[in-house]
Amino acid sequence: MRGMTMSPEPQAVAERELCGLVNGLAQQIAVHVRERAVTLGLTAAQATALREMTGPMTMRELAERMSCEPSNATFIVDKLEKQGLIERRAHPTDRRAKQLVLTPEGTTLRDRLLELLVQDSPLAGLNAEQQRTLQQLLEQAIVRS
Amino acid sequence: MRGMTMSPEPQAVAERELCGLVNGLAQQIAVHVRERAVTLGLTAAQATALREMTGPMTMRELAERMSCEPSNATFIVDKLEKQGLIERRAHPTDRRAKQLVLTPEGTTLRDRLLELLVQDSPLAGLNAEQQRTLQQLLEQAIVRS
DNA sequence: GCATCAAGCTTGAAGCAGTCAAGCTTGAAC
DNA sequence: GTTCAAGCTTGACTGCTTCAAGCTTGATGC
Repeated sequence: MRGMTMSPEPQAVAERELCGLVNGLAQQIAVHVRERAVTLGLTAAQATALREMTGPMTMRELAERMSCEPSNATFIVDKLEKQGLIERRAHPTDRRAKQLVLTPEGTTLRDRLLELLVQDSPLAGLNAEQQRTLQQLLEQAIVRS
Repeated sequence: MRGMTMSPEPQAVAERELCGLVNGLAQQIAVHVRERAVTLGLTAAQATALREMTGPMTMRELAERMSCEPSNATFIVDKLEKQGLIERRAHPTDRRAKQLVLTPEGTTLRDRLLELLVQDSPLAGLNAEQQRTLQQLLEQAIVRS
């Protein structure tokens, strides 16, 4: 089909472009996150950690949510703890584990962060229905692998 | 409108989740790129640079394509040059600028890299039509900002 | 022509992110 | 109770990234 073309497979090219787009959007989001984080005195990684702190959890749990090594989580949480945003408590049932809890300041800052992240989001160019479509596609792509 | 709900605005929540999905997919792509790059003796950043080298260009141009500082591009290109994959030539018309050119080895490696990147892509879970839809949505989102 | 300013690139210093191996404490299993 | 695994931390190390400073060269204005 399509005759003797010497160009690379069109489907492969399309997929590569698509990867580029996903990366581009992800980068925009990353920049967006970093800019907002900086206004709160946070780095991007710290903001991510804060965002994932939906409630008390262990170091391991946080590391998994951030998809990084536990040692890396230690590094990030150290910073947050020094800023008085998070606290390492004894785990109620497992004395090996730490239970991470946001301080009142941490909770306040997290709320402000979440607010900021929504403002001028790179996804604001899509209407609600488009966002839903995008969500479905992304979920399908992610589930597979 | 919408009555006195005390939960955060549902639209904001949806957008946040969507951001998370985009990030998730981007992370998967990043892992994918890194794994493939390593098999060729490259780091992820080096692979990105190689991928963006669609033809001769200046340092500044490459930096923009990689959306990083020129000094960072210098750092990456140094590595690629040491591996004999890229060459800094005198720019034909501007003696301040360098013209980056892939060596034959660099061209070969770039081709292999692009091949590898397509194999088992995280986007393989979507069919052609879904990929096209996704592309359109991403383009719209990116153009805006 | 000459002075001034901007553009392109590089350098060095610094910080953050991330991984890995090693070690400690504690829980679980046999 | 011994052994092994889980949870976390530490230290060493690498790579990425940014910033300020500096150099060369092009462009602009006088």
